[in-house]
Amino acid sequence: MHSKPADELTLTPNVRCCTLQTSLRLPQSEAAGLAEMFKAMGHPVRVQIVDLLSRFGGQVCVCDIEAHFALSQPTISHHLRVLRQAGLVEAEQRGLWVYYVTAPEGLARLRRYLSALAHQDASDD
Amino acid sequence: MHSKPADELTLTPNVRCCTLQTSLRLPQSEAAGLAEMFKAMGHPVRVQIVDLLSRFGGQVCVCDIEAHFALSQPTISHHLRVLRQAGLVEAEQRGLWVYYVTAPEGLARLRRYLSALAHQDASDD
DNA sequence: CACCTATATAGACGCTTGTCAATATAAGGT
DNA sequence: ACCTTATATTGACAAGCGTCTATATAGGTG
Repeated sequence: MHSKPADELTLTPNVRCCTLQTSLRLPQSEAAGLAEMFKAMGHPVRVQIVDLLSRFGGQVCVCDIEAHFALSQPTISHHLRVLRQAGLVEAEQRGLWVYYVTAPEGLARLRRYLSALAHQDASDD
Repeated sequence: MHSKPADELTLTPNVRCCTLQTSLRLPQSEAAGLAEMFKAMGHPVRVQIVDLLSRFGGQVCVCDIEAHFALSQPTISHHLRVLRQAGLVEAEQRGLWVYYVTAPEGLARLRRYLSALAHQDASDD
C-alpha cells in the first residue's frame, strides 16, 4: 500500500503496482468460521481421527480412537473437543461409552468452499 | 485402550467396548502433509488471501494483498510464506514486484481428500 | 554508482497449543 | 450404597504462532 495516486509526482517508477481495485469477498465472520474448521484439521492426529470416523461412522467409541495413538487419554479427549467445537464431529453417549461421528454439514462446508475456489480460477481436478 | 481380551475375567462389564478392529488408513506422512495444508488455511487472513488469489490469479502482487489488511508488511509476508511452504500458493517475481497465484495441485489435494471422506460415510452434499 | 522501492528475513514478545499427570464426573454393575 | 470403568476437565509447562520493529536483499532508475 505504497504509491498509488502519484500522478503529478514524476518521481514514481514508470510501471505502477497495486493496481488491483477490489475488496475482500468473504465476510470476516465467514473467513473466521472457515479458518476455525481448517485449523481443527491442522493436526495429523485430528486428520487421522476424522478419517477413522468417516470410515466407521457411529461405531467408534473414544477407547477405539485411543487405541490408535500413543497418546494419553486426556490428549485424545482434547483433540476430540477441538473437532467438536469446530463442528466437524459429533458425540453421542451410549451407556458408559461415547461414540463419535463426523458432522456431515461441517465437512461439506469445507468441501463446498474449496470447490468454489476451484471453479473460480482455471484449475479443476 | 482398556479391557479387551478379558474372556476368563468375569469382572468385565456385560457389554464390551473397543471392539473396532482396524488400523489407521492414512500413512503418517500423508496425514502430516494434509495437516500442514489444513493448518496453513487455519487463519482468517490466509483464507482471505487464498480467496483473493483464486479470484484474480496472476494479477495480485504483494502490495495489492497488503492493501486489504490492517497488518504490517512483514506480517503479510509471513502469511504468504506459510501458504507457500504448504504448497497452496506460488510466487513469481516480475520486475520489482512479486505476484502470487494459487497452486492448483495443492488446493486440489485438499479438495480430493475431503471428497474421498464424504464418499465413505453416507453424507454427500 | 548512489539511491529508491518492494519484498523478505531476523529477533523479540505475548498468546495459544499440545501434551501429560492428577482429579472430577457420570454411567453401570453388584 | 459402593465400587469400577469410560470420558472429561483442570492445571502446568514447553513449544509454536502471530505480530511488530528493525534490518537485509534485490531489482530499478537516474
